[in-house]
Amino acid sequence: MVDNLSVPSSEMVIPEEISGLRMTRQRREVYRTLLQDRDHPTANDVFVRVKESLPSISLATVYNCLEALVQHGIVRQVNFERESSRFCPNVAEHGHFHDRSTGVIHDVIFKPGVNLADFLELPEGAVVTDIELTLRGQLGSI
Amino acid sequence: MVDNLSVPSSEMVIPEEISGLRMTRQRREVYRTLLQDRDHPTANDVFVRVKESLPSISLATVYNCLEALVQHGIVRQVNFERESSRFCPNVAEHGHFHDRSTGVIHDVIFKPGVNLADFLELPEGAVVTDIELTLRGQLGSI
DNA sequence: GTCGAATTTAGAATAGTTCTTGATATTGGT
DNA sequence: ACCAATATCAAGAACTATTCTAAATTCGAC
Repeated sequence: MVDNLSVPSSEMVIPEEISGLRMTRQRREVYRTLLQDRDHPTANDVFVRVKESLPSISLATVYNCLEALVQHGIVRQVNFERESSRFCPNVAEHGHFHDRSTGVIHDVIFKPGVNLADFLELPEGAVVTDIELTLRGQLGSI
Repeated sequence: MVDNLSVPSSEMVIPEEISGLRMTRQRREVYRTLLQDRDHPTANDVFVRVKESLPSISLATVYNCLEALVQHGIVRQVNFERESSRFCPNVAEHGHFHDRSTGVIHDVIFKPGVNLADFLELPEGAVVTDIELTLRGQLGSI
């Protein structure tokens, strides 16, 4: 996985191809944008940011690129309630804590060695392939 | 909480008021419908079912009733990816297992004594008020 | 360089949900 | 019981995020 959190956009090197997906200019810029500010932007947020380097990109292309990245397991699509989808370049298993007072979304990782399914009464024979966990609340005093 | 899982709709007794929400005829039928078949119906599913007893009800009213029930903590609204919201009369803390091959959604409860937040690296000072957990996969052999 | 396939673009279309407005029902005060 | 005030309902328009369509552009293999 490409991960150079503190490298400025223009210097960030993204290979020609990731997980079998050819990196076109648009896909590269969309992905670069996600890597750069890990604040879980919406498709429209990404659109606005990518336009700075590719002014002629269209919103439909941003949606196309995000879909391609998601389907190749390069990016994760995260949904909160019925809001716009948000996108996240962290594809490791993790959940999200949504701070209701600021709107900020924090990644939440499992403590080492924890297997979530061990704490659940799953239906007989259930094979879990995908976990989605969202916590909501506030940071700091109530 | 009103819970008479095996009682036919017409005999199910729902009080005049629940958690401060006046039970109008429409709200009562919407809630009765949810209690009757716990298959996580969408607003439109509920609309179709309620029309059997209240043929003149409108979809907007079903949305209004569901919203009122949700806001009074009588019903839970559950969102899966970007699909239509689904509604569930089980307001106890629980997650969902979504069987990808059949589309069926199963409630998943935490094993006794489990406190989910204990297994997570939460941000400093996080106060969790709400947990949403969705698992996806298949039942039976792969 | 040429050809076919993949990608991008712009705008139209779609689906779920919310909003608006006027009608209807319910409640509380007298 | 009557009336005014309030809450709820119905129907359809409006809205928003997303997907689709069709034409133009770009890409990669030959």
